[in-house]
Amino acid sequence: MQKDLTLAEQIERKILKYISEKGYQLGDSLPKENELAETLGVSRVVLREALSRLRILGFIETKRKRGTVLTSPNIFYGFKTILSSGTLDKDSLKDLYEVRLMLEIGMADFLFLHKEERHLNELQRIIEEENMTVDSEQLTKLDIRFHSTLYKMSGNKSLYAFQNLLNTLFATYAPRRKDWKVKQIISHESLLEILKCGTADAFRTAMRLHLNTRFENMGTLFPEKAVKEITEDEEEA
Amino acid sequence: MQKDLTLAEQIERKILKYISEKGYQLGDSLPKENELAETLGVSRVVLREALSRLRILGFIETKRKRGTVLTSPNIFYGFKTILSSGTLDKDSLKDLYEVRLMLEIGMADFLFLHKEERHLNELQRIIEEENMTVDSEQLTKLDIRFHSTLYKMSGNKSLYAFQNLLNTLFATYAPRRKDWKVKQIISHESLLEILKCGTADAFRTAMRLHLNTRFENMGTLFPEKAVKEITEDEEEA
DNA sequence: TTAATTTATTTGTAGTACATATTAATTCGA
DNA sequence: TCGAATTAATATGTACTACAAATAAATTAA
Repeated sequence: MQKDLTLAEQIERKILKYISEKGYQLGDSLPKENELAETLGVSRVVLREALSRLRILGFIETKRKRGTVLTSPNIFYGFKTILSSGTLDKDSLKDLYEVRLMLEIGMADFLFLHKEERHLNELQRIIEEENMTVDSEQLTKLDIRFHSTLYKMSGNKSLYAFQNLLNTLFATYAPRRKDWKVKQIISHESLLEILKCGTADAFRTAMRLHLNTRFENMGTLFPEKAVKEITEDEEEA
Repeated sequence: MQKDLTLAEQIERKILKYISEKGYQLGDSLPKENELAETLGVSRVVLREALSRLRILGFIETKRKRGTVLTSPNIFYGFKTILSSGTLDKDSLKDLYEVRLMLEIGMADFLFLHKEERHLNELQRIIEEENMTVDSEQLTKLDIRFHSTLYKMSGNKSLYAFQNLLNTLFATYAPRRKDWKVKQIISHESLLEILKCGTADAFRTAMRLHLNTRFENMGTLFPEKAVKEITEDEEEA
């Protein structure tokens, strides 16, 4: 079953198995390193390497003397390290950019499902601020805030966390054209209006038009993407 | 700037910095562990722990004698470990389930942008197989294949990888109702028809209806989600 | 020239020792 | 007796050393 995994990788999985078998709950403390190493039959070095791997994924936190405690694995914990490393290739960047567009269009139903007065008010405030400024940089910030509020409004915490990461990413990687605001077909006002008394279906269409410049600029932002064939992923147990 | 990061974590970032500063490319080999440890001024243990963290994120691969080589950081590398660990909490699961629905609805434009004859043929074949069987399990498999093909069709490799992960996840966590096939408003045939000679907008609406049972069943699949307030994330540099 | 064998090198693993931080216990003073 | 300060105990963090295992490179044999 196990191919050529390094011992630390095997132990990493053993620990996860050990945790679920022993019925450890969030917040519980694992045995101390020496004990756990002995229990699993490896040296402390290997155990610590395995623990380190679990730590970067957000499974555990360790503190001196206090030991290793189980934490809620934030899905995007490791993600963050990758994004902020600046080593992401062009293709992956474009992929993420596309994913964001898909999400903003696809989230419509959840916006209508979870919308609350305070969200609508927040959006209204942002729009008012937009109408009061002509500064391009300021407008960009407000635009980000508007869309960020939508993500929050979706009621999906993971999605919101994801969006926050992408924001910082694309702020540096995909700067906007200067005329982005002018060329917009559907304004933030229109979107808000639909949110107030429209349907999810109407919102999707409107959002698609609102993001039209993004769709059009993609070719220049991410030129000549190598259109490699997607091959079937071999599933792993 | 650095809070209370462990040395290995600091070194992890130092290595990333080192890589980008030295202009290392994908496939290049890093200096051997002893050298790198000395260069960065830490023991080999710490260096190896840092390398291990980078390895789980898919930044590097190491082989005996050959050394450490830079690889393309697969965004969902660590993700996979988390998902397959079975320790994901209910909220995160629901979040991911929702995200998948959003993506399938939001991907319409990219389907039309990248659709090719072979994709349409593949979909056609699946539909024909569906029409030839009544076995519930078989139908579920074909359904997964149909949607999986759509992801492939989107031309977004990262998205396709993501979807593969979610498939294995929800196969165990969110089993289907027995009558899912009967209650479907829009069939795969209809979706394919729209893909052939319809518009992205029409496809979105159709897909939303096609997924209607999924939307409706969400309440039973993920009961009484703790509707915790989404708090502002403090951005980190 | 090619195949087989040996050598050298680099990662993988183990053990030990000590530094450091933090909790727990103990002492001292009011 | 209570509370603050000090001390002790303990678990993680880091370093160093040694050796095992794998494999690329060099050497030898056919």
